[in-house]
Amino acid sequence: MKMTTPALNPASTNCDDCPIKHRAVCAYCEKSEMLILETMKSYKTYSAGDSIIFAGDNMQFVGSVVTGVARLSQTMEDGRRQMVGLLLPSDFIGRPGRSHSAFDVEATTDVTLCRFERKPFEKMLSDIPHLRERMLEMALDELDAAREWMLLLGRKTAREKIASLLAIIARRQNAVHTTELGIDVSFDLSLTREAMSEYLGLTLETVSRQINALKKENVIKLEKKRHIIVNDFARLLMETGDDADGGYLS
Amino acid sequence: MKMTTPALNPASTNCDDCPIKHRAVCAYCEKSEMLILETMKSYKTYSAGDSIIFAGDNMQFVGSVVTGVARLSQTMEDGRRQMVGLLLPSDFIGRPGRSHSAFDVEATTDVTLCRFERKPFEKMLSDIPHLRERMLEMALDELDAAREWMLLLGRKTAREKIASLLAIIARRQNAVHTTELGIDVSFDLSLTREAMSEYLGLTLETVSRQINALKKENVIKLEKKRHIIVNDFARLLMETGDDADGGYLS
DNA sequence: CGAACGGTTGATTTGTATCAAGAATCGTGG
DNA sequence: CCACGATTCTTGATACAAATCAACCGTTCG
Repeated sequence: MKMTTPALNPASTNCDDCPIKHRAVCAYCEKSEMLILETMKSYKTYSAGDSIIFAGDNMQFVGSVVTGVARLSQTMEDGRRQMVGLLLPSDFIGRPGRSHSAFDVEATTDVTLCRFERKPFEKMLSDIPHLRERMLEMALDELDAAREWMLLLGRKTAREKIASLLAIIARRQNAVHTTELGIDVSFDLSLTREAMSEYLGLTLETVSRQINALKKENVIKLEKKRHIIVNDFARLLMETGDDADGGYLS
Repeated sequence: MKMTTPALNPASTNCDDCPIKHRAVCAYCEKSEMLILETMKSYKTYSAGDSIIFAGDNMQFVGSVVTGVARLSQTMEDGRRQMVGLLLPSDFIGRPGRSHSAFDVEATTDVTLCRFERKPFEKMLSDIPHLRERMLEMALDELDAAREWMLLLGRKTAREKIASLLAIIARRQNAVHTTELGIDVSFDLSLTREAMSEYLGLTLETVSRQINALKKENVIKLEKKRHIIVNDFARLLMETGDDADGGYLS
């Protein structure tokens, strides 16, 4: 079971063909509403490593991740960094009602955004109930995810943190919750060891050691450092420290 | 500068007199909308230590904290616990659109809630735009707060965590951001050492040691263990590890 | 080719957890 | 009002997981 992120055809700017139309902020919009959004949107791509927004910046736009992976992070004066969100396709960037960003946003892989000017988008948000409805739902989902991450950061061991990260990426990239146990799962880890350490509140050395420990214990295999093959998904879930199956399998 | 949480007069069920009317989920509602909500609400009080909701429970109601302090937390199978939210007056409890709670909610002090049956409330949410608007705003604010907490949990030292908690409670209970430097600030810490440790991702022993270290260094004074007097607020802010003034003073 | 980057591995240090004992405080009932 | 048992808090000794410091390897790319 392997899935690659489909490349966005730059010629196609038709929302009907959009790979994230069922999950993005516009998911509940009707045809007529989509037509309005369609006139306002514009695509922009960023190369891996590019900064999309700096903390404190004035934010002129908001938008959705269409393809690629971005990250939301926070930096302390002395350089300590904590990633506070991993932005995958359909995730929303920017905060309506606020002109400056509280966080840095960077492209982890090449990223394509579907962008809207912030002011007009805020107007749409009050004009189109379906948009606000989906926006609220997404915000509440992200809040739940952030709170789960707080448990990870505050209470889990390094081993549990790594296993949790791998399980979450596997799930989000592969829709693992629909697969049976025993099927082998593989995915591209689009994060460097350093990026993982920033997400997990660890050092990159600890990340490296734990990943190699999981490899030695035959829970996972590595291919070219960034591609993970999970030999034993049930075991990986055990290693997360979450109860039983973490709710993903049942 | 000292402030006590005003006690809710149980006889007063009039929204006009509500101490949280300017910040709660109903804050943007007009008179006519308030009248509808008024017919649906009911107050309920919980004693300190009571459980308000268990994780996994079916949630029949949602509501706002009117007085007191509650906490939102998550527990692992082996008993490790992480608080993921501190609920102060005006904060919202429950998630519209979801029937079961992902977290435990407990009363830390005596708590009064203004409750609504979940189903009718969800109907109101779609009927009253002002309600949905405020709800979205509150969710986004909480998301920002959760992400700041992730930085604390993932990257801050024990000392910085304690200083950050004290600064945040001082700010939320006393509106410290409007006071001048040098004025002494005092407040009741409505959390036990154990509750603090659950919030900060530490053990209670470490919390105790750090608080007493701050006392020995004359940053704070203690009165009866739970009442904090801040001798040097600027110093406390320095100890949080946040840049300069954390944006609270300027 | 050599520099830059990402990753691994080892030796050592250190901050916090853990284990343990006792002191202070609170609540309750006699 | 005092005595008690139960919490809550403090303090000390020790253990340990992860950070830090350091060296080195493999790729990639100009």
